[in-house]
Amino acid sequence: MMVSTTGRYALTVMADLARNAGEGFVSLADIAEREQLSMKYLESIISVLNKGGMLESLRGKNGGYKLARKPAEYTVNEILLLTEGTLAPVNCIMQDGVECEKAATCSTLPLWAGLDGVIENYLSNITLEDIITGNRKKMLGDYCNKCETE
Amino acid sequence: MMVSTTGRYALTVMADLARNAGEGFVSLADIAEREQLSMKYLESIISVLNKGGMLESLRGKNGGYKLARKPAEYTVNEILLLTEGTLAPVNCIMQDGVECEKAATCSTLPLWAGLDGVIENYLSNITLEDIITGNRKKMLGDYCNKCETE
DNA sequence: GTAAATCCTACCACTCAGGTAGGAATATGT
DNA sequence: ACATATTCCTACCTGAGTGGTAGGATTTAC
Repeated sequence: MMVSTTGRYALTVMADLARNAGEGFVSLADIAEREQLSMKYLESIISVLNKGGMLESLRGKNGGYKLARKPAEYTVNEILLLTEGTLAPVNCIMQDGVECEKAATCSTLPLWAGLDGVIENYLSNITLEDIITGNRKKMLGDYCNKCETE
Repeated sequence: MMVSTTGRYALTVMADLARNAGEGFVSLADIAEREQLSMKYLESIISVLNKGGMLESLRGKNGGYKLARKPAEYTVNEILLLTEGTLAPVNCIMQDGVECEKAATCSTLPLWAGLDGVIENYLSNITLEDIITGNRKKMLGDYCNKCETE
């Protein structure tokens, strides 16, 4: 599994905040209730999103979180990258400037690099806005059997 | 990480067998030596490939393995699928006909399904032959900065 | 001043990746 | 017949990471 529960929940939280924007701050308790997820666990996830500058937060009564930008200005790629650390499909791809010692002669490396590129390209092209408006054509593309008839 | 060492080594072994085809059976000791990998560990991996019908094997002296088909007739997707079990980027995608209970209302599911489709499409289009001939244009596509000048 | 909320630190059970170890079965060449 | 080279099979082990839980300190609104 390339994207763990952490990344999936992070996206769910961001989508929930996007859907419920414009009404001041949204409490984590409300999000957990709506999405039917453990609030305690979401706490640790939203902390990462907050420290990463994706949210604004307010402590105390009537406090909570809200998006720092408009939904269309968040790509799925950056949200997942922040919470997952990396989205590389294999651990032999160059990270932080360090590459595998066999890189120069490895015949399979171009495959992994190409796969990494395909994934990043897909995730960078989809925004939070696409998620909450249910842009199936953009998300599912050729694999969507409903997109043609709609 | 979506593809573990097992899947990567499996592909490496298949590529090694493809490169050294036509000379009867190739022993695992030779493969491990050439690829600089633990023979004992490769043993468990090649066993899966063999049982999956991808190889022919011969026990005893001068025994070893060879490809059951031509390199161009193996897609990377089927090799990885066999050794990894699944290539789904998240564990909330339908597997074995069972889908997540929130599937009907989940706004992020189309994203994961789309990502899964993009990955499968890429990996199904690349064969073992592409790997051993170093078809960079096919593997790296738009992400290849050398492909244009070559 | 109290209730509601974020923030922070620590802990924990379970699974899986990435191997290692040792030997049994089988085929070849002499 | 026998030694050797090989696949095949079962069992085990260690460390890291996933997916949480627990408890309290701090801050803010009413």
